[in-house]
Amino acid sequence: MSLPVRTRFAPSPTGYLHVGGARTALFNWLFAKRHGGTFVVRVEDTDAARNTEEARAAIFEGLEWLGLDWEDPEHEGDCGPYYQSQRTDIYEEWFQKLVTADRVYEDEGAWRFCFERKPITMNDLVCGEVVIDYTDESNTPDMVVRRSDGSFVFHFVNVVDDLTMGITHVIRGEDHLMNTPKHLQLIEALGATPPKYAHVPLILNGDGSKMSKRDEGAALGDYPKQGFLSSAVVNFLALLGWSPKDEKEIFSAAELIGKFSLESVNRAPARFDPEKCRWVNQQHLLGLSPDDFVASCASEASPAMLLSIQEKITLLTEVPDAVSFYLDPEFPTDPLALEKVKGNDLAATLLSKLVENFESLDDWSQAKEIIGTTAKASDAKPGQLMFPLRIALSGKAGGPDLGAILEILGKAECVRRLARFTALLK
RNA sequence: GACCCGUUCGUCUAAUUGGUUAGGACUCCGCCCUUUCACGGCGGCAACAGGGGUUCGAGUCCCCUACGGGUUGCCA
Repeated sequence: MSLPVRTRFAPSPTGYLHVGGARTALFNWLFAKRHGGTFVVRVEDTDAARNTEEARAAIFEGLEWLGLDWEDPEHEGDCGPYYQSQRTDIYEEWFQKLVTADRVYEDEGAWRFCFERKPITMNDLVCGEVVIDYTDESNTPDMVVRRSDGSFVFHFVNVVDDLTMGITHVIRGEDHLMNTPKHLQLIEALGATPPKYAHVPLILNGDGSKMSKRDEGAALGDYPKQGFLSSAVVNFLALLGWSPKDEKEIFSAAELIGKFSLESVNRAPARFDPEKCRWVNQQHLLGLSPDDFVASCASEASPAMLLSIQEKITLLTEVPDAVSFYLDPEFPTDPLALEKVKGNDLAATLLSKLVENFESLDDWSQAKEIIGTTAKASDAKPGQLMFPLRIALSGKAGGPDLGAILEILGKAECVRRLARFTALLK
C-alpha cells in the first residue's frame, strides 16, 4: 500500500510571500487534504543574510491568512527541526553517506557530487515523462553540494529534508524542473526512494512578464489590505493553472479540496488578472451570511447599514466610503449628481411635495410607497423622483436600496436631509 | 549559445479514446427584471501562433518555424 501523503512548502525568507509561492503552498495543501495527508512547512533559511524575523513572519502570516494548516513543532509535528539552519547535524550525517559511497570529491575546498553519466528520466505528475541527458559532462558539470566554508547547498539539503521528513509528493514551481534530475541522482546515491514530483507553471503579470515584488498582486500581504477575503483569494489562486473542468467557478476551500487533482493542473504559465480576482471577491462577499459579512466589515456602522451595502461593493476597503453618508449628517454631495438635478424644476417640485407628504406620514414604513403616489399625483414617473431623492439622502448617484436608506435614516433625518438638499439646489 | 517546458477569445479556461455551429467565466456592449441602486437573467463582440505532414476526417497525433517561459552558481 502507499504511504500516507505528505506534501511540503519550502520557502526561503525573502521578506514577503509571493503570490506564486502562495499558490504552490495552496496546491500542496489541497493535495494533502484531498488525500487525508499532511502538509509540512519548512523554512529554507540557509542564506543567513536575508534570514530575518520579519522575513519569516511574512511567510507564516500569509499562510495563516489563507487558512492553511501545517505541521511544525506547534502543530504536532515530529519531523523537525523545520528550519534548515537548525538541521546541520542531519546534513552532516547524510553527507557521510555520500563520502562512504565515494560519490563526492574535493575541489578547491568544496565538495562536488559526481553525477552518473546517463540519461535521467523523470515522470512528472504534471509534465509527464521528461528525459534529461547527463551523458555530456560539459552541459551538466558535477555540482557542489558542500561549500568550502563547510555549509551545504540547496540541492543537497532540499533532498535530505524531503527524505527525512517523509515527503511523498513534491509539488513546486516549474523553475525547479531542471533541478529534479540532480535531486534524483542524489537520492539514488543515498540509496533512498524518491518522492513523486509535480511541477506547476509560474504565474506571470498581465503582460506576460515575470512577476516581481512590486507588481500588482505579487505580494500576498497586500490582499487583506486591499479588501480581499481570504476565501476569494484561495478560490482565485486555485483557478490559476488548475481547472475543476466544469462550469462552476466559485468554490469554498472545502469544495476545492474535494475536487483538486494534479492531473488537472495546466502546463502553460498563467497570467494574473486583477479584474477577475475582484469579481471572485465580490461573489464571495455576496455569499457571506449577514453575521459574517458584518464581522468582515470591521466597521463602526450598524449591521443594518452594512447589510444595505453587501451587494454594492467589490472590496472590503469600499465599506467606509459606502456607509459614510449614514454616519455623517453633513455628508458631501457629489457635484456631478447635484448638477443633474439642479436645472430640473420638476425634481424640485416633486421633492418639496414629498417633504410635505413625509411630514404628515404617521407610519414610516409606508415611506417608500409615498414616493410613488407623490410622483403620480404630479403626473410624473416614480423614477423621476427617486433619483433626486437618492442624491438628497445620500449625496451619491449610486448606493443602497432607497427603501433601506429611508428605514435606516428614519423620518426626522430624511426630512432634515431633504430640506438641506433643497437649500443646495438654489 | 546549449538543454527543458509551453502556445485555444484581450485574460482565466473546457473540449469523452482524432468527427463540436470550438463551450463557460472576467472585461466591454445591448436587452430584460427593478417605481431607485445593485444583484440576477438573456444576448452580442472575441480564439485553435504559422507551415508542412498522417488520416475519409486534426484544436486533439508527428515534424519544422516563430514566440513565451525556465535552467544552465561555492543563490534558493
